[in-house]
Amino acid sequence: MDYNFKEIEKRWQEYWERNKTFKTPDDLSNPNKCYVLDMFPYPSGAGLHVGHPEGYTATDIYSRYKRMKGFNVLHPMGWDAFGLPAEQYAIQTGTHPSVTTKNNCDTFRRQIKELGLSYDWDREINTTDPKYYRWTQWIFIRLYNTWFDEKLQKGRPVSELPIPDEIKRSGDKEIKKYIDSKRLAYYDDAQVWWCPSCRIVCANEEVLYDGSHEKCGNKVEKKNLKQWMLRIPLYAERLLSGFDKLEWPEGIKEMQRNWIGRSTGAEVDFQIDGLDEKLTVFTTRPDTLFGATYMVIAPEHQLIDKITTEKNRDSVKQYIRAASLKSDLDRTDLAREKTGVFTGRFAINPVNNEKIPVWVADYVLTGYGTGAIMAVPAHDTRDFEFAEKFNLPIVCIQDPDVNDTTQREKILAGKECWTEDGRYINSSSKENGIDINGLNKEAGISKITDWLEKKNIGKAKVNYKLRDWLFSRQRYWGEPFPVIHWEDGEITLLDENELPLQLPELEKYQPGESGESPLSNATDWLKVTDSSGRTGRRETNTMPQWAGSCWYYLRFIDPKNDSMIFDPKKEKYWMPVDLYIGGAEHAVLHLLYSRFWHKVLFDLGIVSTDEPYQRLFNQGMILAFAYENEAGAKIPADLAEERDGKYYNRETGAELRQIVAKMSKSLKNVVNPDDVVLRYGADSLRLYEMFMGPLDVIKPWDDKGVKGVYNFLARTFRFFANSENITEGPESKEILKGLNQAIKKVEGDIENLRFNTAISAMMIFLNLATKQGKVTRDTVKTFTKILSPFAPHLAEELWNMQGNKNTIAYEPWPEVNEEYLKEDTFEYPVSVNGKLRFKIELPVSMDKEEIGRIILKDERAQKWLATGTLANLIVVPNRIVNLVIRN
RNA sequence: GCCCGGAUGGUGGAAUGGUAGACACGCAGGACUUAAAAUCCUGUGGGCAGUAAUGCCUGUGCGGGUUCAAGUCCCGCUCCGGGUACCA
Repeated sequence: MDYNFKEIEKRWQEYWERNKTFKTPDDLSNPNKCYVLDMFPYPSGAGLHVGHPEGYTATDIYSRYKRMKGFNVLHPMGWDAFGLPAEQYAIQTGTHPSVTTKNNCDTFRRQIKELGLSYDWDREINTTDPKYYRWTQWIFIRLYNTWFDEKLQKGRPVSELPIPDEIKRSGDKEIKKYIDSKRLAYYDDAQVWWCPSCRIVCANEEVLYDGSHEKCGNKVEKKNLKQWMLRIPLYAERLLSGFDKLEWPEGIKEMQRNWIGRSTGAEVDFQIDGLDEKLTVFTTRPDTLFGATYMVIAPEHQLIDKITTEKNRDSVKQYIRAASLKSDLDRTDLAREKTGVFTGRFAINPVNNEKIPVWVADYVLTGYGTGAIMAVPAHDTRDFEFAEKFNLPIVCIQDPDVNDTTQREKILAGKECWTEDGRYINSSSKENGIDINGLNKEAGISKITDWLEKKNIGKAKVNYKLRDWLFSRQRYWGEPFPVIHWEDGEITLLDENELPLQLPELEKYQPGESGESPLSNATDWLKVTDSSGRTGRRETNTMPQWAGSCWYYLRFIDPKNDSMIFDPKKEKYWMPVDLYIGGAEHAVLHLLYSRFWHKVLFDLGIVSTDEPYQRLFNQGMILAFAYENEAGAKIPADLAEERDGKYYNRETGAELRQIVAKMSKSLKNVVNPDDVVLRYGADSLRLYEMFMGPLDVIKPWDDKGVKGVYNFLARTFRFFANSENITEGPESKEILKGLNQAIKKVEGDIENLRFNTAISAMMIFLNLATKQGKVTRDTVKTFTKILSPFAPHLAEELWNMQGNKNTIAYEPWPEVNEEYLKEDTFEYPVSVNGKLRFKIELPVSMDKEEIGRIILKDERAQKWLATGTLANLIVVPNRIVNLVIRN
């Protein structure tokens, strides 16, 4: 009997669809729930990629396994369908993005269904559906109406925001301004990239390394536009502390921690000489104040005009101009020389009252700290580099902890930079009452910080790299903001019952005249008039693609609810997500943004958990073979041919090197899942993707490998579908042992997401069964059950052939019978000085002394004992024996 | 530069500090076949000796160390991958 996967897979896919086998019951009484989620895809025009089924198969196996374990499983799928490609296609062809999106979703849905993934399709969602984005807009309104109470570390409604008395006295306008300054969502000037030739605003990712636009090659510029921003840094501490309870890979937590970039230090005020102004800096090393020999402010610093003296005005102006033209990449390119100019002004170092020059340089960034630094060239590598270039004084104030005397001399002389620990020197001032000489770094930092606070010229301070999140895009194909800008400058948000604010139909999708979103073309839609005749204009920016994906896991809980974002009872039942699998490319942004929104919703009492994703796992990317020639140039895969294990260029005959690279159109090494399904079937594709290696590592696709798992499935079918191989009567001890070993291994491996070794365990059992020749029907049934999460089509077919009328999907998972796993004897490996020499079979119950006695008597041991004297005898029961022989 | 991973046969990979290379691909030999494909069986890290059974040596990127015992733990490197980048 042949393994006709085409027929089998079609039959069971139709069965599942017809019977709604995987519909999640709204039964909230089962205390065992399991929410298994994939990162939902952006449905691109290219269709599914072999990378998609990797994560989807993993979650599918887990979901199917949990159902068999009696869990109520929520396993949904949807589409993150807003995004640029559909909009660009619309600009080129006039096809509305919703049409393109629908087609792409249809393709993805068909492809996913052909893989036999057990999604509850009744819960399908689409971020571009007004019934969905209505609630995205609803959350935005919540963010706008929330402030962060730093004392309680908690978001609260703005209606509860205490207004300071002096603000109250200044009138309504000031009160409004004050409230706006506290909202989690606010509207303000922000820099964006602008391509003057395309007249379009670009995302960071669209700007190439040389500062040109990837679409047209022209240089992009920075432009200030009014933008919506979200104050995510207020949640930095919560986002950091939330990790404690989460089962996430340490690496991902670490990446997010780095992104948040918490650093502790102090803010210090420097009086500016000759002005009634002070310059505040942030430093992580207040202990090095005595070594601060100059200051640097960023070219965008607010006080720059005031600080710059007449004499230096021209050079400073020129420098600022030059800096503004540089792209971020130019400014942060590591190889670049440091640049800067003197402002002509001095500041007073508060510890020793020395006058130190204030410079402007673009190595100081506006967005971090206060945009100004105190420079300590002797103990900071960047300051050192700058000071050397511009001949600024370098004063060593720390005797370094080094043994190398020549290095120490250099450091003390200010010829080399020292950033590690040491004992302070030159660090006391009688008149200012501060002395840290002789202390180490830790003690120095705390002593100086205390002194600064006492003197009221500084304070301990925590800083974060994490910036406010630029939350608007100048695009058509995104969620419209529920916002109106009135003629008198007031900004109001729509009322919740006015949602959704739908995207208007447009004739053309080109951006507006002044860098505005395409929505500025929607004239009728734009204009609004209120009851008193005041006119206003709708917000023309749209939300970024992150918006829809920030909260989609919540909508899956109650996707069709039209009166609420979701039913709180259902939310309480299903949350948090128990297992979340997706690519590591979302390790930082999506997951951080999503956690931020979730925490706000939690603070407002809308969701019941503080964190959305309890257990996270990142699948490794699937790469493919590619070829390169002697010179290292990449050669398209279709030009390579294999002969005797070597690779040659079909056209030139030159030998090629096989390498592993990302799949790409230009390398012609993209593997299409449809082709694999056609040749080997969905079960083979699923199994191969899981068998390739551990789920979390990067691994290359190898067509030959698919054959291995296909062979396994075909042999499984041929063996178990053949009634001649099925016997009545009691099962053999060997089979029972092998079967129980397989159950145990597969179960443990699924829990730990180690599918490759689970599959290997099933292969071992099949090899055993084949060798034995016959097994009982119960054995077939049990094996079919453990196979079913991995190869569900084949399993349903075999299950049905055993006379079962119902799906195997809800059959209870087999229990391991430890009785069958018990062994009477153990084959001891006996090693001499750590090297295996021979094996001997002994009863498992035998004690150490007896084992030692028997082994020492063995002639094979005697042979080695003759070479020296026995120094030690290690016996680890049921593990190993080691003879230590010295000569 | 900094942070985080990784390196095991021809290939993908397996191995609670305790028999390195499970399982699979590939390859070689054999069976079936007129033949091929498919399928089945056997072998397969490298080396040396032996007709053989077998025995010995060697082997998890490199150099040290801890241990009765190290792919696994510690120290110092090399190379590869990912993240991040003048963050004061």
